[in-house]
Amino acid sequence: MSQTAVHQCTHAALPLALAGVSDPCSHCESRSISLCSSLDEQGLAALSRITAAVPYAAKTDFVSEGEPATYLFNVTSGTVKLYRLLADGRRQIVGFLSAGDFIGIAVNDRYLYSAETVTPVTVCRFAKSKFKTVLEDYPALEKRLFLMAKNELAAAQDQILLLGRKTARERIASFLVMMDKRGAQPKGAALHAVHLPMSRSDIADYLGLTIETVSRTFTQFRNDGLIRLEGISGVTLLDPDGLAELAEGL
Amino acid sequence: MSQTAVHQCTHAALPLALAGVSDPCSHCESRSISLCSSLDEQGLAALSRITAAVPYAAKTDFVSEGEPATYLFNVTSGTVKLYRLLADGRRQIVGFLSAGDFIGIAVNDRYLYSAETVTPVTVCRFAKSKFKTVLEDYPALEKRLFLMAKNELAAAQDQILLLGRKTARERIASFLVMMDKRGAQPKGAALHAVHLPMSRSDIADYLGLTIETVSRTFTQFRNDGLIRLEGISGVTLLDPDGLAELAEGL
DNA sequence: CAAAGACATTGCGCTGGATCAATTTGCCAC
DNA sequence: GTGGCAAATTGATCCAGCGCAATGTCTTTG
Repeated sequence: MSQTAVHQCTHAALPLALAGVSDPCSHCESRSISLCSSLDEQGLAALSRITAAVPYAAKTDFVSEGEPATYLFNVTSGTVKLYRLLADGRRQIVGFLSAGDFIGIAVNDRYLYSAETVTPVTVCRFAKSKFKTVLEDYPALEKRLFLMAKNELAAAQDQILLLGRKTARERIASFLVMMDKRGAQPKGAALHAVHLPMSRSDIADYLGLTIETVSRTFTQFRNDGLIRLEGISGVTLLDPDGLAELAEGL
Repeated sequence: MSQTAVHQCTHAALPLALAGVSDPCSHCESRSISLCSSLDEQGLAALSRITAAVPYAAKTDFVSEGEPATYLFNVTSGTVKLYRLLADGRRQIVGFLSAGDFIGIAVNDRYLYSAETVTPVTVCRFAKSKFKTVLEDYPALEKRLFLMAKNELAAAQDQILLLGRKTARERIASFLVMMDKRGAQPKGAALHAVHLPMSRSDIADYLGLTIETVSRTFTQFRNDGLIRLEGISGVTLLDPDGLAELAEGL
């Protein structure tokens, strides 16, 4: 199953790889926010040489929990969800990734989670074996990976607090505030229009709730004047501060 | 408040520091399982020079979430709990630590969580500023820290799955299996006697449940013949495999 | 060894969120 | 447009785990 996924990657990669783009990295839009920001021109070129830019369609599984971590990925556009499953199919989404985020922190050389695209996505893919040789020459890269792992750990602990001790309202409020920060408008632009690329089911599986509770809580927030729902994937936070307080349990 | 805690550390450290133990590290019992295992004799000596072995009584708070991370700690004996609080006092324990575990992975140089001893504990304490200089000379140390962060991340994601999607029975089963593995007898010794140094309240706050549900589930497991309760902090797993299956949702 | 306090267990009623079941809405393909 | 499907919303009921209160057990201390 995951083999299939890997094969898909390979095929999908060919068109771009053969297109002969000499150095896709140097004009990469997510360069400044990804792990590449820790590299100088020379390092970037080294990484560029082992990189394949791969596009995936929406809803494509491309990493499977427990499989050998042969590839590492850097998301350059789109949204990805990471999830783990219980034997009977219960699903827990452990994170949503977007441009600049990294996939591939492994234990015992095996992926910790499965990954599936939410929207169409492009990733930079490295073979782990080759990546390791680049790592040796550029210790700043490893420092950067460590930093990313620490941030991921901090996010995981926020999530643990949320799942262990917050109510449904507090969870949804936390989620909206998080998504708002993520897509942050430059300054404190008073317009908190948030885009939610993922389905209600994904939100539910991320927050440890059911689809119905997510939906009901959204309408509750709407009736409370906290948000405005714009179509299916748009939300405007009418009272960001109130939501932030709710999120902290105040 | 946390300042007080830091001051307590300092005072508590004095007796040992002044005792003139020349090199406590070389005969340290947790040396082989802690981050020290990544150091040679010379590195160990360097670390030893900046180390203070500090004993804490049970129920001592010694790290506070959000405070500047001035010290790093290495647990050498006893059990520590790490936790985060919500504004109204709701508490979520994010992990239990024992000998060999490390405290101090920080983001923006601030602790991610508070730490309190469960039992009497001894830690090795380093000033972060000094630790950094040792880190520069011994890159293996940083690799080891990275490895520990990755393991912590894997544990955090197990916890996320547990809190988001497991029932009370499954959570308690997971907890018992985890504690059994942790205090693992050498071989597959059929005697699964597990010691639980923490209170029911700590277990509840770790598993996202209430004290009552923890207690009720223990008695349920006893009635189901899955465990035997020996006093207040002893449990024998009568059916470790059955519990492991329950933990996975089978 | 008795008294007191802290912690654990048990009983019982309640409720937040789950579950089951219709609608309703939005999105394409034609 | 319109027919058809997937996703979201809404309604009605249920129940796992919570909250409170009473009781029981262990530990500490004088």
